[in-house]
Amino acid sequence: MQVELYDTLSRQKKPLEPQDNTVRIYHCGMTVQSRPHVGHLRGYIVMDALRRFLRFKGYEIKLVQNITDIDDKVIEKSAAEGIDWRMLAERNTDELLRVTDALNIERPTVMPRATQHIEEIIDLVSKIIEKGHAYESKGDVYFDVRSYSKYGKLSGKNIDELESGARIEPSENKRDPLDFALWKAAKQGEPYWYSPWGKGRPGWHIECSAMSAHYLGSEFDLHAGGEDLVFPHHENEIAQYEAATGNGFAKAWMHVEMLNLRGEKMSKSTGHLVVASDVIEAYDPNVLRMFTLRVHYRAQTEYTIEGMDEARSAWERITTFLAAAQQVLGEPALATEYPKLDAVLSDDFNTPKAMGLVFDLVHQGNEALASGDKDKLAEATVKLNLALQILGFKPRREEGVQDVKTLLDLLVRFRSELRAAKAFEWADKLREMIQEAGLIMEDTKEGTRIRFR
RNA sequence: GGCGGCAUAGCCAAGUGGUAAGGCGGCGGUCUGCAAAACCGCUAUUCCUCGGUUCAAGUCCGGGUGCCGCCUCCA
Repeated sequence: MQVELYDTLSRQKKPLEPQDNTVRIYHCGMTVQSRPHVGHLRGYIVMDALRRFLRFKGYEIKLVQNITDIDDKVIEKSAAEGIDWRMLAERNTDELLRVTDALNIERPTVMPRATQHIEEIIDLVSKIIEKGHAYESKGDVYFDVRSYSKYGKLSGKNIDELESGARIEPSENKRDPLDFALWKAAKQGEPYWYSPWGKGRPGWHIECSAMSAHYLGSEFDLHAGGEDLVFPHHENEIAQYEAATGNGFAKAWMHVEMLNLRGEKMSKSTGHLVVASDVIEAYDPNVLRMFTLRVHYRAQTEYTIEGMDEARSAWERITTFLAAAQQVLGEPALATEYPKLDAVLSDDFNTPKAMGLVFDLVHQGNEALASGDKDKLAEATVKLNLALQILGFKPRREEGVQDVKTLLDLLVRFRSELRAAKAFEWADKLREMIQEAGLIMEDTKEGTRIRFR
């Protein structure tokens, strides 16, 4: 099945057609001015699942995800804290990696930092100036928006309408208020790099054009990021790269919609957000993945405790089944194909439909379990395992529970004997105590079993 | 003001013009010493509203109403 994704630029679904077997993807990462929040995580989880799916489809994936470790806010916030800007950037980068690792999100193939690509950035800025699409002004360099006729093609904006929007940052250095900085002169005490225009630092959008070009070349397959980046960030990336080289930039654009909080978008500047670290402390990593993938990536959705609790219940339905199936079938096996899943994910990565299939399998498996049909059980289980793997779920059984298994078996035997002796009071007492430790004991026809919550 | 998106059960959420997936929750039943899990049944004659196209509309078109995003740093 041919994979198609909705492309923001052409405003339609577009087949993914890499030139060779490698899919080249640039995913806009964080500006590490502050701690990662759950809104960031939505995009990372979607990309992680997409990447696993494409790998399942037989592609190699080269995923470049930047860390923008220098910008105005990084400087401001580190100054406010009285620490070196590098320390702030590294601290937030570390936290991001800690959180994404915990969420079973694979690290990108390359995770380039803006400050490690100053040379490429300067080259690109120089080229834009040479082509007449940028100008220097008192140590700053600005992109000349009016010189580039295709400006606005991604976001569908019109320069003159933007102009009348009135909320544009004025600057005496700019020729036109819409022009944006490619390079910013360093003020006293600010970090700087040497450039043909004096001491300074890159503007916000240029690092992504430079790094994507450096690692992926022109016309790479997919450029992804949050919906809020469409304008101006991605619009500017296109303008910079295409104005400098005359080559096409990304072939397709994928934008993940916002995760809102109380009806509004999460935002670093207003503090209207939920910190990522808090969420992974409170919930199993699979729960956030469930919460994320049950909604299509192009639909806005709301972060709520109720939603997370609901996702937890849903996830428990899966793990409960897996534990029961394992008791009958032994160690889990994987199907090699699952055409229905392939079809729904190939159609603009419809993960909510995929979750529907997952729960259908759980239901079929439970039916088989109830009727004692071992073949049917195995069929559902192997497909389910494949689906979970493709979507990036990681049931806990893979985490070395083996070490305590003997001990658990002992407890199960103990309860069985108490029940056989009709010492129900003690049997229940044991179950309660076990539950306090976060484990659930259940009596079934096949005997008592124990599972993690 | 300009551009874009969305309105589907108590809640979350899919839905290619052909007769409303799935999850959570709730109710009834089966099983059980009790519980949990699971299974069986029920839980939207209808998809914000008004009009239109069509043999047929949640799906297409137009007018309302409401909500969200972007136009400023943002995933």
